[in-house]
Amino acid sequence: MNAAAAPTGESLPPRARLRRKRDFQRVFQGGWRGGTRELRLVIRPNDLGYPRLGLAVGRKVGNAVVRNRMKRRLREVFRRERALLAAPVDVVVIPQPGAAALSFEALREQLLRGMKAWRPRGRGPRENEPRRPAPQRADP
RNA sequence: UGAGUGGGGGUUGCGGUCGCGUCGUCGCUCUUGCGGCGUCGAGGAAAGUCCGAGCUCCACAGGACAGGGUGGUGGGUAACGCCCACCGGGAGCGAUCCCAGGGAAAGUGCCACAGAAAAGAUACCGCCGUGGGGGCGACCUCGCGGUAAGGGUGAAAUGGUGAGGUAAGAGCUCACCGCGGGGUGGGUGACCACCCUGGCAGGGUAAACCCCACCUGGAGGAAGACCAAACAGGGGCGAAGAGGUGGUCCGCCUCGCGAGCUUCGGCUCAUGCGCCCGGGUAGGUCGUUCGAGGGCCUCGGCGACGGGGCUCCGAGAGGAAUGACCGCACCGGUCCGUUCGCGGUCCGGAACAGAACUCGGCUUACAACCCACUCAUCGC
Repeated sequence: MNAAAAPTGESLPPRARLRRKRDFQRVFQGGWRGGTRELRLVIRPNDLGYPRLGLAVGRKVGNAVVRNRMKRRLREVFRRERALLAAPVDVVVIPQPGAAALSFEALREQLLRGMKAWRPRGRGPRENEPRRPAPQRADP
């Protein structure tokens, strides 16, 4: 597995996203479930060396415009805060019907809270947490 | 000022930080990719998926029927169930709006409630004539006949109004209107105007069946075309050899040359190897964005639209790119102060809604603001 592809800084979510059905199924099978009332999370460690984000926004959240905005905002939060939660996990975010009313700040707060809640639980990702893939491309 | 109709409009402008996608280009890697710079990056409905086309695959001798669709006329268009103009009918003081607007003298069905009767008028009340009975009488009552003028019911009652006529009535007769037939003139046509003629046929309903005229293969972009790993498996052929070393040949080294039967000619079975053929899956490429395209000018046309010229390239994603934040203007609102000029504070910049092959329409949804016309009221 080429950990060399680990994204750095605040850039490129494209590869840091779950896109295929297989990936989603892998997370849903045996993933840790948690989150808040508006944002349900399913988390499962991966062996890529960097975290990935998956979005599952159902029709009950709102119409297409609302769903698109939800996905964009969640991606934005994930992109900005990835440095803080650099543990190599796949996380699927499932907004609930009430989530459309949340502001960007509220979304950010809830997503971070939900992901922090995962760590204390065993499965021992804690020890390799500080490794944070040394940015090979440290800006000159 | 208020109301109505129609149309325009579509999350303000400039700048910055981080981030995403397309295309171009340069550099690194030189295979996916990474980085720099530049460029472009949601809508008028992108929506509903209701019509019409392009395009793709499938089917297809010809004809007829069934099924489906359309329904005043003439134009426009690639085409349409769309658009324009006109005709006819209806609503309104008006601007203007509405019409599924062929056929009910081809047949069938249906017409609730009310009503005597909802379609072969079998007359409920009434009216008129006449016969019988009762009563002094006014009149009452029973029967026969005439009568669609009147009452009442209904969305609708067997043409309307008036006059003559009659026992009472009736297109029974007459005038006008309506209707049917014929003619003349105008119009490409729907149709219109006028004249002659017939006493007059006949309820409504065809988004009920139906009849008539015209149109009409099916499925769709997940259509469809191509490339194709690993793995499993199919068919065919081949030789006893295959691999390594090596520039090549020789040489050398390693592995293999199976099992059963046998009349020693071979036959059968199995495994492995090499080559070839064809099919499938993951995945990928194309389809996929330059088109019946947009803008401006000009000519023809009442108009829809068409001809000509110049000019522009304006999204191409793939669980699906437009986001987050900041500053300054501007606009709206709240509160505070005010020397009524304004200053400050906080909040907001919105409705409906997100391209998914592409066009032409229709329908539905929609905030602020703007324009045109009309009506009502008040003022001049």
